[in-house]
Amino acid sequence: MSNRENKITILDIAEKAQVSPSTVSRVLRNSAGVAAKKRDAVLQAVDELNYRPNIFAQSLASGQSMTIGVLTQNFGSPFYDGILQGILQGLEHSNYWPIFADGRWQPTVEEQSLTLLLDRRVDGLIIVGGQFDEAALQKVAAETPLIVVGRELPTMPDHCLYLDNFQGAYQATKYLLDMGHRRIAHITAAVGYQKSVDDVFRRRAGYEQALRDAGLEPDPQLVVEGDLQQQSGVLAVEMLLARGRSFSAIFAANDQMALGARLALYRRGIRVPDDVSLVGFDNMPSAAYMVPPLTTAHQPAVPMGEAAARAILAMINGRIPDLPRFEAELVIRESVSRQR
Amino acid sequence: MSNRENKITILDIAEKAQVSPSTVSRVLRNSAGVAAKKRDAVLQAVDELNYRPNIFAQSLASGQSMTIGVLTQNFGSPFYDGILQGILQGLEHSNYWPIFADGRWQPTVEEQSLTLLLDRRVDGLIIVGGQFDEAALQKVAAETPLIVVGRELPTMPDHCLYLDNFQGAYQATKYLLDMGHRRIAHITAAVGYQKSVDDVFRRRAGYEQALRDAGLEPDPQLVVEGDLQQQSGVLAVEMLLARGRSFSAIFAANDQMALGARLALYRRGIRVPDDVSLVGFDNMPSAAYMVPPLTTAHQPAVPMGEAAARAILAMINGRIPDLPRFEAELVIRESVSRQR
DNA sequence: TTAAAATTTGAAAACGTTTTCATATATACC
DNA sequence: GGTATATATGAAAACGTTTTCAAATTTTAA
Repeated sequence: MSNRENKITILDIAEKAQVSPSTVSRVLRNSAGVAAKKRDAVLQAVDELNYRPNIFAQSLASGQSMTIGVLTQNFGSPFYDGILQGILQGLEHSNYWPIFADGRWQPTVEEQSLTLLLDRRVDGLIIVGGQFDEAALQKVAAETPLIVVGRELPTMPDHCLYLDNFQGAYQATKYLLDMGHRRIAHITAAVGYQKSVDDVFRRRAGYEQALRDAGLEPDPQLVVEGDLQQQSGVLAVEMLLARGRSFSAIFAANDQMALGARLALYRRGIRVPDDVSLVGFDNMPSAAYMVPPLTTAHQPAVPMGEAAARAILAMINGRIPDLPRFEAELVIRESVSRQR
Repeated sequence: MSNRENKITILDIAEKAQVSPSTVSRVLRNSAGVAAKKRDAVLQAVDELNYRPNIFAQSLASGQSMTIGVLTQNFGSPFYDGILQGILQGLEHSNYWPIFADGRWQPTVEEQSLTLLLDRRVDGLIIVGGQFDEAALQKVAAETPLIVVGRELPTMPDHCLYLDNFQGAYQATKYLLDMGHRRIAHITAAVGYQKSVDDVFRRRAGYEQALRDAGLEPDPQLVVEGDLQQQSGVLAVEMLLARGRSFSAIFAANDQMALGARLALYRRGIRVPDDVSLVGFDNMPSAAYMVPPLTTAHQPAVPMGEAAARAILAMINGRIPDLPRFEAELVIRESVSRQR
């Protein structure tokens, strides 16, 4: 089929450059001193014959795959997308290549994807979110350099890269309070039965703390659970309305649910921000183009992805990774009005 | 670092099962008949020792990488995302693994990504969109099984998988006409200097043909160029307004620009759909949650990705790929009003 | 100069599979 | 039952690198 039969190997280079294969390998990987003259001859031969090393032979012999496994939960979501893009960028000039797998929020799929990645002998692993318990992750970390993005794991702080969700939510809620809102609803999320989406959990905590710090007792009737998807934002607002408790603002745990909420409000003829104010979390690309443009806690997904890539590279090279703590930054647009 | 030193090889299996390595290989790949007794012994040994074959040794020996290269242009865009997800699904039970690269709409990056993919000795290649000229693609196709998604290449019809963009745009425009609109603006796109985004080009053609079929002459003053991103939709509407030509509807070549257009109209206090109707193309996930929900030509990205995966698998196995022609389907929501 | 140390180099042994080839065994046919 | 054919099997040769080891050469130090 594929007629890549013109395969030229390291032997061809060796012959053409009048040196041994070992020497060719040495100049190519820069692994030992080689006389300038020979080095040049090799380089020239490589160039002339357009030689490209066989990656499988390399990996087999060296024991390194030169790949980084990336396990995510949801290819299509705007936030994960940003992370992936950041990883791609961070790996760009590194000889390492990412290979992706999607866990789809399903523990079985997730586990399967992990073993598939491990079978591919990845040199490092970046796990974005997910539902593995800490023990499982520790076992993985013992075998392979590992970075977990978007989770805060108490027992493995030197493997985690995450954003301060509490602070972001606190800030968002505080902003609503400062704008005069007192009855602030919250759309949170619970996936499955475990509270595995702990970032969302922290956002809720930040929301509640901000209320308390303002002397308000959080009203459970004002928080409702979605599943992070748009549609659940619609349902959440319906639920809120059905409960009959009044509210002048909604803080959604992510932009996608905020989007759904906004639609539900539109359908009911409730104006945003005139009647109800709306704040999201993530700052997904389309948030700036919502009607009205959404005020939301910006999560620097791309930089986080880049940092993850840098960190895993550091670990592979035996260095200690730099794991900055990221902060959410509230970007104020037009979905919040001042409450008199 | 990684203490995967517990490496058990095919030799260990052979020893434990009292057969030769060759036999182990044969039962594992099912490449030849093996006595039932030995087969069972091998399988049991594999199970007990939890053996996982070394993928690099396999690839080196067999000459197959068991990977499919996927070259896309824009990781984050909703449409590309759908395609990727479809590919992932289509490959799921196939033993093949996709490896992704992003061309970022930059010809040099694109080219570089391609050679990187080829260096990885992919068994097949799926190129989604992109700007390679046909000659270059033909050269690639001569070396490696190739499927091009989202482009219609006259000289290589048996490698292309695309949607009838003309038809989709025609239908969208016709719908606006049927709703009584006569002055219909269009937001198109031109990337770079070549009209390489030929799907967008065809959409424009469909738009113009629908107008002509309705006895209307397309007005160049009513079409404006963007770059497929949201922001350009904003700018496009500004431009349209500045030109002073009246219009009662806008057909945008993709949803992202429609989103931008919608924001620009909002800013100007122009109501959708009361004052101006809006139609998009793609049916990206958030289109249904726009305010108002967007009427748009649905592009079945996920099924297209799946079809691409199936097709490349067929080609790899020497079969003739099934390359269905996809049709866009107009999904009617609430962004179009009847013009009296 | 000469001995010791450092640097270059090539031969050959990994790395862990698949696959070819030849042999041994089982099955079919007359 | 004997030959011809098909089927199972193992030994050994790929696959294309990297890396170890030892030898050869050069440099350094005295």
